[in-house]
Amino acid sequence: EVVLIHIAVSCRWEEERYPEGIKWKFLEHKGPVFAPPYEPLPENVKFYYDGKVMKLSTKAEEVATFFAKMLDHEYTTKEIFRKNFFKDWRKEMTSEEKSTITNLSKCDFTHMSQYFKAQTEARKQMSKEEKQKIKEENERLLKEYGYCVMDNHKERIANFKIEPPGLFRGRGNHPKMGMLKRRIMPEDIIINCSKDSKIPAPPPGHKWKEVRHDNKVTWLVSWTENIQGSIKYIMLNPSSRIKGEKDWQKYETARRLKKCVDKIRNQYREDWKSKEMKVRQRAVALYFIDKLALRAGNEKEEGETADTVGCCSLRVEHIKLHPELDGQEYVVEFDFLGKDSIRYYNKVPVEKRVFKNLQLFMENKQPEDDLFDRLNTSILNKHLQDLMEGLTAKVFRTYNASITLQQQLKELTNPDDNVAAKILSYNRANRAVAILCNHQRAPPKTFEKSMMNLQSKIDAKKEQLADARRELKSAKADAKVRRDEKSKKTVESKKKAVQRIEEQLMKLEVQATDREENKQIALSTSKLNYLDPRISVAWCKKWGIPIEKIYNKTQREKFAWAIDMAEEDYEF
DNA sequence: CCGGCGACTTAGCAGGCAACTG
DNA sequence: CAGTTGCCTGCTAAGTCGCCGG
Repeated sequence: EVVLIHIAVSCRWEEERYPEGIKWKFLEHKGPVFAPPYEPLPENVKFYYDGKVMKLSTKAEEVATFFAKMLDHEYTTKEIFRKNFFKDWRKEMTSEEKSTITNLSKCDFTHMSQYFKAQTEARKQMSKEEKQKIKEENERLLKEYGYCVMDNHKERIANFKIEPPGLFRGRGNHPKMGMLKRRIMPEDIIINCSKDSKIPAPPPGHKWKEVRHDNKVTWLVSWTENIQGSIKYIMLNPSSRIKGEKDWQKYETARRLKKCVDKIRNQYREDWKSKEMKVRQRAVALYFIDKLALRAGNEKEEGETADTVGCCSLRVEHIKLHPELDGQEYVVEFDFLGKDSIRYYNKVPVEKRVFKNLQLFMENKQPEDDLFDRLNTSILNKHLQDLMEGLTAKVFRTYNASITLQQQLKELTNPDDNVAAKILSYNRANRAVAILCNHQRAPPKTFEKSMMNLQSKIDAKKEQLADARRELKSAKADAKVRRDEKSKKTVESKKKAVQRIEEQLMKLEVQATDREENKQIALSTSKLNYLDPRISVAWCKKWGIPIEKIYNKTQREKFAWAIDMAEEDYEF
């Protein structure tokens, strides 16, 4: 693999190289912070069953409070949520409770719910001093547990707090919503650190499940979660060397794809004609992944997760073929739920050969059948590996996102614009990528209102501008008559006032446009995960835009490597 | 080739908090 | 200086992909 070596001196991103697979030589940390223990409700907070007060055992009460805290949420009304919750709740009950509490609808959590609302309210009303005290306690925790030493560096840990118990929600229509996410104990925890480090001590009276010294992985702590049975990890912050290097590598792989993408495109176009159905399916799927930035689409276990798909797992029911639509030929209409149950809806004109292939793949199939029945992500990725070392399906998303940003920035940046307008151009370029990657968000709850506020500000500013212009005009007239220094000065200051207001108005209008266009688009995901930060750094340098306008503090920390490296002439 | 597991990246959302405004 | 707003951070779910054993 070709690694570009940056010339600057002692840059930490390329300090040391490790032998294949070795991630560190020394690792020391303090272990995780556990969720605070359950505090039983005060005596006066009651739970009612079938209209009668009932005192719950501590364990049953704790789980009941999880439900009570969610009472205002729509999902406590969902059948699956209620069913799963009730089943798991009953497991925590004493046999006596179990025989009494047989119907969730007869459970009255409203008093408990009110109590928690009052608590939240009280927390808001806390004095400055009390709030300060909590803040200091959090800082102390961060200082003690939030950092580790990996090789020669003190590094920030991403998530050093263990997830507290609660009710699982999941995204979209998740079959396990409402299940009890159990409390994680030290006995569930595997500690990973180096042999010669100070090994973290478990809480008094407890033991770790295991302490291991595996320097082929990057995690510090792991445990198995009880909803899906998957492993959760405590790992380092994105600002760390280990994450930064990996991130850099990712973009370097995408840049290698840039060099051979034309060849790959020609190849899959050829493959559309293959006599082997598997090859044709692979080629059409790759075309979608490349053109539409779809995810690979691994198979999922039915009934274990929400029904979502990616490219390889698309079903016949997810696309519609239109030989002609709105004056365009060979249009494919996509409608499916992707990652996080975010809807992907798109009407795309495709090449005739793709269209004909799709018709072929759909022949004699039911709506719920796989579109690409001869294909999966493993087959696809093996093929991609043959085309380029390190190439997988997701690299196309990175590549297309980054190249789109670079192109869009070139196209949209107007050298004569002021900083605010240039930033609007940047956001528009970023937005083009977010749309490509289908990064959506729920419109902010206060969107309409805040838009109206902004509009009235703009209107007010316009009037102010008109006034200022009138004043300037009369000052000018005045100066013509008087011809003295004082009135000349007045004209100058009025001119400046007009200019200032014009700028303010322009800024507001830019802001309004930006916000409107951003209503349902999330920019941060692409910014954080798909856009080679060196493109943005170079753009800032080229146009004299302060990097703070593009990246906030966290983002600057994550992309420190790029801010270090990239010059204004950087090309992705 | 298949299924399951492990490690890691990518994802949207809620709530808190700092900055702005009136 | 209080109230509001909008951004940021933390949280944790949900993907991708490689590997292993059968």
